[in-house]
Amino acid sequence: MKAKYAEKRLAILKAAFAVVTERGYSDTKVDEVARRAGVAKGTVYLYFKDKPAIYIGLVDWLLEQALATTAEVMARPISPRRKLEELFSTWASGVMSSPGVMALLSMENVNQTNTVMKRFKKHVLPHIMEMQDAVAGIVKQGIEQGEFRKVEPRAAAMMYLSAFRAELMSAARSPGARPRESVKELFFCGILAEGRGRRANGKGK
Amino acid sequence: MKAKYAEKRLAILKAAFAVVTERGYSDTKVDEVARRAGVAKGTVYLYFKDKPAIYIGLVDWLLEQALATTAEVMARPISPRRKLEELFSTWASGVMSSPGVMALLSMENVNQTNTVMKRFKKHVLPHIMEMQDAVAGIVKQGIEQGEFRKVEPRAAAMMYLSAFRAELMSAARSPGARPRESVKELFFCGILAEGRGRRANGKGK
Amino acid sequence: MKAKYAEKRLAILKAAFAVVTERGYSDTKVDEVARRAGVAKGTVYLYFKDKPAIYIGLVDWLLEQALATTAEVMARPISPRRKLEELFSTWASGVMSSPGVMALLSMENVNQTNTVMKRFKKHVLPHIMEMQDAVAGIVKQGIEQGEFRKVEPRAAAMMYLSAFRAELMSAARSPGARPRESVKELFFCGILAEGRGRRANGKGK
Amino acid sequence: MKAKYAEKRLAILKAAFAVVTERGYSDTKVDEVARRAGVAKGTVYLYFKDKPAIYIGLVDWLLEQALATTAEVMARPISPRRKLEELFSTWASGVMSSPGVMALLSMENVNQTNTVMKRFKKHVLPHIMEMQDAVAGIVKQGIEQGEFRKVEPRAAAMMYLSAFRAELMSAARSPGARPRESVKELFFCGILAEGRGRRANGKGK
DNA sequence: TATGAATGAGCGTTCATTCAT
DNA sequence: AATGAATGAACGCTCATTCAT
Repeated sequence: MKAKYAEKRLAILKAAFAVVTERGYSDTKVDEVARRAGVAKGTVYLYFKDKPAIYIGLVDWLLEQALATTAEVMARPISPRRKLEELFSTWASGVMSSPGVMALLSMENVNQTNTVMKRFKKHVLPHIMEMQDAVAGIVKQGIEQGEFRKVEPRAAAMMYLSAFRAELMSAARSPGARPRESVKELFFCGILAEGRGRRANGKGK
Repeated sequence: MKAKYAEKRLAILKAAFAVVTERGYSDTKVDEVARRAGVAKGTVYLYFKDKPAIYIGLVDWLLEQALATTAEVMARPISPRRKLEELFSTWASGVMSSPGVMALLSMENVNQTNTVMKRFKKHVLPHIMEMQDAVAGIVKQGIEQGEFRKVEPRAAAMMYLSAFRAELMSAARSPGARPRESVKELFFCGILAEGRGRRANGKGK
Repeated sequence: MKAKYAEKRLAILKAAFAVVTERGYSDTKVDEVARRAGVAKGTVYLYFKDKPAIYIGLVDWLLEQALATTAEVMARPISPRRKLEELFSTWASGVMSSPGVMALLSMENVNQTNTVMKRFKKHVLPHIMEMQDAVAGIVKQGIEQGEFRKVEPRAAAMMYLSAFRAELMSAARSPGARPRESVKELFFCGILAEGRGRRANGKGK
Repeated sequence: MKAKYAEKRLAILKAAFAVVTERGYSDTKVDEVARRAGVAKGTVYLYFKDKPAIYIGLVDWLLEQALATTAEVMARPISPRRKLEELFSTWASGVMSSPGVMALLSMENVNQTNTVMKRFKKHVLPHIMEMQDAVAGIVKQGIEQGEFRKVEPRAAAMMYLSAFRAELMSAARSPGARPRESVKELFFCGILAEGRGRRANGKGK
């Protein structure tokens, strides 16, 4: 049955997730992934053609989940702002919150000009873009509805993602601390005091 | 002459910088660093005790420059906001702008539970914190002077650094594009439209 | 089959034996051991965790054989003197006779303060002591039975081992010569002429 | 002045002696020898063409001293037996008693078929032979004078050297213990009890 | 399909030796 | 003569990948 295949593949992916977030990509040994997945080393190669393929599979899997979450939140009948807020907390409480996931999703976790890297870029970047597009879509919606200022949606999306990242990192730094709202709030309101030159950059009307 | 030592060390550091930003830490071969620095492999080990030491030396060097820049900007007789703006563009036009520097400074570039990682953490994190502190200091100043809202300085600093990072990454994505102001502006003003719930999170008065 | 494991391990051990007796420990390259054993370099590391472990395995193996021989001879219903004689010739015709074995068993073959050396000492010395104890046991028996003088058993054992060593070395020096009995005989009778001060050192009655 | 040359050469030799007996030949770094001798690394190469040459020089130096001692003792107007006894204790109280010297003089300390080893053999063996010859000479004298039995002088010499070696090793094993006479005595008298088959091997008349 | 023993290219590091000063 | 910075060949060990079972 096909289900068996998907099941074992998932087991390997989960094991890989654990090891990669613990040790980072290059310190991850296929050996250990296999052991933790409860399969033999050779078996891993029946499901993934090589080590980079495991990484790509991992990122795909993670982004799939994140995108599903995103789609679900986007469909809710709430204001764009609430959507972004929901997204933020949903992500933060899901898989994405494991220490090391952000690193995993950062292109920087792996190498750069490498031949291997090219494959990463080809597979992963489009997915990252998809997420950015989703967020940008919400922003655009917010602008149209007058809830947001007329900002560049893609830049705002990137800022949003970065803010999320910053949040996670600070959480990782001081574990146990309850999720602070301040970062999210900063994203919405900026740091300038009322009347103190908002619009000053000439971007606003 | 003693200058000779520092000179050669710098040459190695520069070579290492090039290779690491190109390929990432683990794909950096000491061999190649040596070749690019125009010295023999063994020579590298006269200046750095091992490979991690090269990386640490690299980060130290980079952060030293960034901190120097920061100190210089902080001393200028301009408003906190202008300081942050200046910092943003000064960094962006300096060493920090090489594609890969942010990655290099990200803890994620290297591994995690590793013994080696411990050394990284011990040497690099304090320096990162120093930069964050510097930014947080400016934010605090801005708050005291009434230019900024009463936000948590450290969170704002992290947000600022993340915004910078986002900016660089988007710049890396679409090279050639002139530095966009949008991200910076978003940092200052947030995305909410006037009167639309700024303070909504209850953080404000 | 489990036998396969032991078989291959033995093949590596035999190859290591050949190389180490030929070149000495530090000039033994794991590469060459592997080649001679007919396996790949990496395979050696499946059977021995590192190079010192190969050496220790080698000594263990050799001493095991020697101790087995010793036990067998000790069990024979012959006089202590005959036991020592038998031991001498049995060893001399067995594995122990390869040029270089004595060297291999000499602590001196390897280094001294080294961390590695500590492992050697921990593993090998006890075994050497075991052999010395076995010989000392025979000597004690001989003393009790009145066949030997009242000498210190451990000193005699050390002397015996040294004599054996001397024999092997002289044999190595002039290969092809049939085993000379003279060294063995010297061990039993000493060099003093009859009546010429045997006991003179005051040790005898 | 030429004296300066010999002086510095000696300093290097002494440093080498210390390091080699401490760490063994292969763990001896030319660097450390130079440092301990108080000269620069390059200087060592002005006095010795390469590392093996240092070792050979070391052995030459040591054997020279031992041979001088030997000659001196041989010239004394005492019985052959006394000569051997004196030699034993003179050596034991001189340079030869450093832990590790015996190892140093053992061919086994270094490698075997190696090209380097050939040089060792060529230089050192003759010297070892010289010492053996000296001892054999004393033995022969003893036989002629009726003090010793009619044994093979070279075999006896080898036995003598081995006994000395055994003594030193046991001394090294249990440091602090006063030199035991037992080994020496065993050499002279053997272990057989009176009337119990001395001559039994048919070597005697 | 699954296994895990075997492989061997590849890398970090050491250290004897050289040579410009 | 003396120095010590520079060299680079050499080696121990790792680990992604393969393949006979």
